Amino acid sequence: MKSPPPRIVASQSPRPKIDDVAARAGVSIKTVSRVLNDEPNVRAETRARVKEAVAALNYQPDFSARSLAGRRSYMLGLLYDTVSEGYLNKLQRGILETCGELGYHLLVERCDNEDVDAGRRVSGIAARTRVDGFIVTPPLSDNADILAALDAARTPYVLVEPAYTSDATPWVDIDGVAAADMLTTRLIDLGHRRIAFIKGLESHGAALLRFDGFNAALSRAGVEVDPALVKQGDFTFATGLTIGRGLLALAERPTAVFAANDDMAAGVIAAASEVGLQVPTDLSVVGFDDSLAAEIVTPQLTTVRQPIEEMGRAAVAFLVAASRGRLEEGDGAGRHAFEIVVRKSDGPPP
Amino acid sequence: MKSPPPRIVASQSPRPKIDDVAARAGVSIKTVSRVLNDEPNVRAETRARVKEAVAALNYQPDFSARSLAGRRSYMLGLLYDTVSEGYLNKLQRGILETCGELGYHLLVERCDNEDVDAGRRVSGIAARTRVDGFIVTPPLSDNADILAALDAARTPYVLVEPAYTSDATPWVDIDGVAAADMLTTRLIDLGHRRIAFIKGLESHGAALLRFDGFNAALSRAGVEVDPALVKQGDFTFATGLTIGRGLLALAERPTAVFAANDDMAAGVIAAASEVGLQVPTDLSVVGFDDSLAAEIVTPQLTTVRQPIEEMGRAAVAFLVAASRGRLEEGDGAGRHAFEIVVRKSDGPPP
DNA sequence: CGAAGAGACGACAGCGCTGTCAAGTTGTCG
DNA sequence: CGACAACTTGACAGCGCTGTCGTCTCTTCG
Repeated sequence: MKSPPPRIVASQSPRPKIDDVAARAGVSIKTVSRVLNDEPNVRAETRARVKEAVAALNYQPDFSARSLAGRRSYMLGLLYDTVSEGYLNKLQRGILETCGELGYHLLVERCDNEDVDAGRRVSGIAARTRVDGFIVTPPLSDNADILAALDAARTPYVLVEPAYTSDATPWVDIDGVAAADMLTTRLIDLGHRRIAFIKGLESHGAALLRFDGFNAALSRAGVEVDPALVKQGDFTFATGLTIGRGLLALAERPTAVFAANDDMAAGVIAAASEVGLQVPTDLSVVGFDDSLAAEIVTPQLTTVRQPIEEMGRAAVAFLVAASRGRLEEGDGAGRHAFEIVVRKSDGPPP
Repeated sequence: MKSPPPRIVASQSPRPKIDDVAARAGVSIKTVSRVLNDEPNVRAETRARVKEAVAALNYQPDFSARSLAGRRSYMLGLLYDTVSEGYLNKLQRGILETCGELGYHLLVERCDNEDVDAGRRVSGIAARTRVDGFIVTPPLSDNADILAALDAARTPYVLVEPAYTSDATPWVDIDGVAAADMLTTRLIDLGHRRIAFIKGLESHGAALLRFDGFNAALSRAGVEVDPALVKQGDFTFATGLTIGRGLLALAERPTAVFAANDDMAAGVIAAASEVGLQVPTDLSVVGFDDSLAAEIVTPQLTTVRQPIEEMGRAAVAFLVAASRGRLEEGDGAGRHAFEIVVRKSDGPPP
């Protein structure tokens, strides 16, 4: 064991406050406040002097004082359920990046979608915490209790991939129906007719949309859906595996499987490998999300990529704009482009 | 497309403040404050009356006011680098769970370990934000600048898996050296002699410890390490794949590969499958972390499981105890038990 | 050149809590 | 039963900012 590197502890000078800056710049604290908040009506020369003082003292405004006195807390809340943890890394990364650029901080809160108290929890957080806005991920973005709590608290929020969008509610998403439709159509074009679908959680609206797209593509192509090939999963690798085994044990098994997310698709691939079926020669498998699992699995998964990071950034941009008075038309929230990522897990039916 | 479910918006009554509670309970606001903070010297009967009023009004203390006036903010900070995102989900889950139980909130902040300004960023966060403590994940937990900033800010913190531990600094970890040693020994016992090691990032102290354990086991067994079999990775699937290809193209290729984390191990498995080698028949592969990748990959990975969630909980418990005056001996922080998870990716050499 | 309007800036009052300290109340013990 | 200690409680002053509003200095234009 080596010894730890030396660590220098700077001697602590008391944290400067706005008064110190004001004194040094020879102005009132209110003027300092104006400069800090980019308010108008400060002479350029004065502004420069204040900025110099801020820099010299390395002054950092106190968030608690700010949010107590003012309306804004410079803090955003992220609400998520364990189910969307696959999402979480990317989304959080995007959010944090933009937060950093804009001087915001992120409060992360996990909510259980099944919890009857979820609404109350959220209103508690909103009330105590004074965040400037919430970013709500699926399936919470479809949870009526939570949305009601948010409305009641009059805190702005952005929904990530809600099942239903309306002009009244800002959101970010992709066209999940179109994406699933497109991927299904690809399978059909490859020649598949017996295509299974593994659904995500019922409560997860975005996953429902994927199923809608799947059905739309099939019916347009005049292919009938065999109910025996539609299964209910819960987004985990484990259910993908279990359901995959079931599907492959069928007398008339599917030639392709569309799973509502990549983890379940990976489970299907594992199931195939258990019974010695080759993917994609004997069975095509596609997923949704382009998560880490899609890359790691052998063969790599054909899937739908959502620009999750970008969506996170957009959500933050929107919320920040909203909290800074008026936002421009179409600023931030809205629909993003998806992409079908073709890899090695699908091909023509055997 | 279906129509959205109806949403009820409760009419908004102004948020109750401590004065309202005081008035209803017929006491001073200070007494309410005492009850809220579980301070002593309040008659049981008075306490009950206050609690009744709090419940009746659904009063929630304001965090900003609290942290401005008092010493505690009831907020913890989580510092992480993108590298540790594999970790992040589990750790964050554990942290959030305990935070919830204790009435704390979590501020998440991403730091780039390579950023020369990381120290300044952290002191900025500490200064502005008044968090009660920080949880620092690798590799930031080995970053001298950040630790210095934390010390200077006099904010308590807990390091997750630091390379060097000292009594002066609270930490949570597992015995990474012992874990790697044990897993390596398993490989040796299976009969392997040519064992490759894929290192993690240099800056990642915990990964260094894993390499130490690897070397310890080999030298104890009298097996010499072939330098050609030690490679530098960066924790990603991609490097695992690349390095795996290189290793397998060697004239005298290894019979086993130990990767410093699961993602890289998954890459090696993918490389093996490319050249038609069977794992574990032709090649054994083991990883570290028991991440999602370990389960998803075929064959499933033999790896080391860290109780990440539990470590997160312990970190929070420690920080909260620390901020509530004195903590008991050995409260929270410390060393946790690891576990070797034997799955299907290793076996005797060919 | 004077009146009106706009731009710059400061004084001051809180935001909603907690810490301090002093006052009032009850209990204890010789 | 009185003196003193221990427990309860409240008044009040901030914590470090921002919002409001008033004052004063420039412009601008008839």
